Amino acid sequence: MYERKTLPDLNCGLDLIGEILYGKWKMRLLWFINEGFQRPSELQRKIPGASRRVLNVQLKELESHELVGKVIYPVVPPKVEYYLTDFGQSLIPVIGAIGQWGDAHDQRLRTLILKETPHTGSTNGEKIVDQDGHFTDNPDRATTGR
Amino acid sequence: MYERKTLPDLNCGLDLIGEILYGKWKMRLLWFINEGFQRPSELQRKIPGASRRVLNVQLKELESHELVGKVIYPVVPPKVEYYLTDFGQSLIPVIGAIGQWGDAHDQRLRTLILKETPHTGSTNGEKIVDQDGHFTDNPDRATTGR
DNA sequence: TCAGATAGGGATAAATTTATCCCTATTGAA
DNA sequence: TTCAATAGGGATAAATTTATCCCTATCTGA
Repeated sequence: MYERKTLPDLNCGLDLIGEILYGKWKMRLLWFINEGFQRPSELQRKIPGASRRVLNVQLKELESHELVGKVIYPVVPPKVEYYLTDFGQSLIPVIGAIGQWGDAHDQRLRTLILKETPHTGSTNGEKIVDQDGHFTDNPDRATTGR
Repeated sequence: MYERKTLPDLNCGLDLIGEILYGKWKMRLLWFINEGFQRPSELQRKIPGASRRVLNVQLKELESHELVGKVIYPVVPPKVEYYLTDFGQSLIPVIGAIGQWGDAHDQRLRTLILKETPHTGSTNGEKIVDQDGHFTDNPDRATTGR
């Protein structure tokens, strides 16, 4: 297992939550478990983009951070079920809000992300202002007040 | 600049928002800009844990994702001010919710994260259940109904 | 008897993100 | 005249996260 070499920053709430939620699939795992997909194999089917391995690893981290719990049925073939702890439950509304924002801006985000093509060297719409407060780079305003 | 070698997953809102908010300091940058710390040097002072370089890089990404805009004053010494676009503004409540959750669970999170010491090999409180539904690993219940 | 489902983890490579160091430029203050 | 402040970016190293591959075990069904 990987052992961290630097100490985490723990200044504010954002740092803290980052420590437990930073991980490509963690929010999705919590979300799906909450929706009732509790067995590892079900989760893997819901998240085909992730390898079996990573999901195991991230589930384990969620468990060690007490966001999820795990019930092991000693049967064969093996059966395991994850569930959200109360602590994990309390995160669902937050994850909901995040996902909602993403969904609400789906089209725009998709475009922005895919536009990640090699730059043409143009400025991204930065505004340059002279001493008089006139914008040099923004057509709408540059023609105003002249 | 780094060029990505794999295509991003863009399935759900969580993927989408991840693409623009994943980055150790991005939420903090947005938050502080919203609070009125708009110049790079001010932001650097607010986030001493981050190097000057990363902040520049992440600000640039936020800009290319249209969450922040930038005004360049052609003076010397240089002066630059970032501001939130409407798009960026709309993220503030979400970031607020995230930070709030982190703050609300400050003590517990801090403990959990710091407890990241080399494992003793013990299970993390997993429950093992036999065919009759009895818990083998949980003292509270193991003595119940016997 | 062999493939597939189930759950999990080790070893290692590849991808990605952050950190470090150094360089450019200009003005005002010590 | 030298230093600090201001903003930004290249090159490269280090840290961290994900992906790949392979192995263990057992029961069911073809």
